[in-house]
Amino acid sequence: MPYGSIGDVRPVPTILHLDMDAFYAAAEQASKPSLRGKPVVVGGIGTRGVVATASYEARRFGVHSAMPVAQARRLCPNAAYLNPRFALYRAVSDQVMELLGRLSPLVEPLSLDEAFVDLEAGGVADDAASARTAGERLRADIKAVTGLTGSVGLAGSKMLAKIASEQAKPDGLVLIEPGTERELLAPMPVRILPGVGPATGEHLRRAGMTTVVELAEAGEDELVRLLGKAHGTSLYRMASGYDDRPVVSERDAKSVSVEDTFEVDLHDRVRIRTEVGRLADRCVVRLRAAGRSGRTVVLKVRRYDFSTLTRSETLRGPTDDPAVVREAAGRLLESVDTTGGVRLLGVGVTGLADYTQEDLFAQAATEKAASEKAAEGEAEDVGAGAEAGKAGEGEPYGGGAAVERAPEALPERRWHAGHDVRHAEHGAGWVQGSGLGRVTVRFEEPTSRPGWVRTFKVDDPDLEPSDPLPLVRAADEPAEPGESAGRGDQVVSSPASRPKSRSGGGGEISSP
DNA sequence: TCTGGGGTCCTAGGACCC
DNA sequence: TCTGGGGTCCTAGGACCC
Repeated sequence: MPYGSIGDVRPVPTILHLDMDAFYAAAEQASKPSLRGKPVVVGGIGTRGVVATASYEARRFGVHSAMPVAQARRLCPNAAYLNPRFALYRAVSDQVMELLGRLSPLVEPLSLDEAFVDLEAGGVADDAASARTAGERLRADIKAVTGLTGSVGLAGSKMLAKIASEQAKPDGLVLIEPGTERELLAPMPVRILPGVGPATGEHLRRAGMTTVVELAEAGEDELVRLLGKAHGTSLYRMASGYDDRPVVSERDAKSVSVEDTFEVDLHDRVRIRTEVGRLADRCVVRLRAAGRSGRTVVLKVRRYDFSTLTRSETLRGPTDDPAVVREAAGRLLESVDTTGGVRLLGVGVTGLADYTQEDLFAQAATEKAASEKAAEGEAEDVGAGAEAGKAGEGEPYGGGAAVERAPEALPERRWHAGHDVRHAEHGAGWVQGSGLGRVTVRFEEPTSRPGWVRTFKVDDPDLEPSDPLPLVRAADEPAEPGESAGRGDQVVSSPASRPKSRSGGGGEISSP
């Protein structure tokens, strides 16, 4: 430990926590000019979806993360509801992480939009003033490179840096001077401490503790008695302002899993079996992509009443063979009662080992089989199956190698709300909605003015899906004439000129 | 209101071994 | 034969986080 005894926090606020503001929703607003300044909700759009991120405009209506989308729609019917586009978020995240990497070799990503950075290890800060300077410059760089805002917390420990960034939101920076942390924490609700969720919060409330200072005063023994050894000791330390967890840059994944919630509960045992097989294949594709193999196969089943159970089986040795994982998952399914219906199925692999190369030919063969299976699965989903396909986005975005689909397996094209498209005549746009054989497209792009909407037949040959465009104009690209100031200002005015109206082809203009 | 998907860590009991 | 203790692995479930 670099400083004194265990339990000390660093005497200088050189641990930085970055949290991007309403990340997915902000990325969508940057990508779609007509949505800037308006409520945007990103999440599963199916009937069983939940909110991943709500823009600040939507939060004013009471919409928040993890809320069922159905409820969000009641609270904020006029918001734009979009499926997540992880390829876009990952691209932006990579840009942000690259900026963090310039500050220090010690960067610990927590998710696409959040990370800790040890500024001291990077040699860019050794006191409060230099840390603040580095934090402000980082925020400016993120804004310049991605067009998005992030909030920064600076403190002598991870916990406090994270609390600081929360207080800084949105678009701010908060630095907690070492020495002031206990005083700062004392009146805060217990829920701000990492590891205190709904259950622990309720547990503590029943024991008469609602603020951090009450936890510290209760003492370690009491908390251990209430919450168990690990949880109790860690909570006591956190509540007392002691947190010496280091920033760690690389951690190996310990498990890989995939799961699907179905729009409609599954009853048919054969169908359930088929889905488990598909999930096993998808899980193995991910496992192999990570260059790992695993020894324990886990089946997860959520029943109609939301009761959830897992069954696991440990193999004699690690595997990345789809047939082996499929069979193990199938065996595990035999021990599960599914009468009444199944709302979710999942397959995972734990006990990961580094991938061991066996027989190159066997590997190539099983890999091919797996991706063919995946392709079949995808094609079937697209069809208007009676049981309905996946909830939400389900399938991975462009990121992974798009599975080649046989031409004859190509049914009606499916247009995902919020996804980018290109039209031969009208250029770049995004799908605003589709249904009844029609698809509605708004023609605008990140660096344009808000655009207008047209509706096409879903099989219009001039329309094709496209990859997300960069959110920020490259430095050498000229600004669009007449465009005011930088990005970031929220353009709400109507465009000065409409695109030429095209008669025929169903290009009808409608209002936003 | 009706609850996603991807993870991590912890607990606890039973098996099994020494 | 009537009682042990510890360590590790496996399984299931639960809390929590983003």
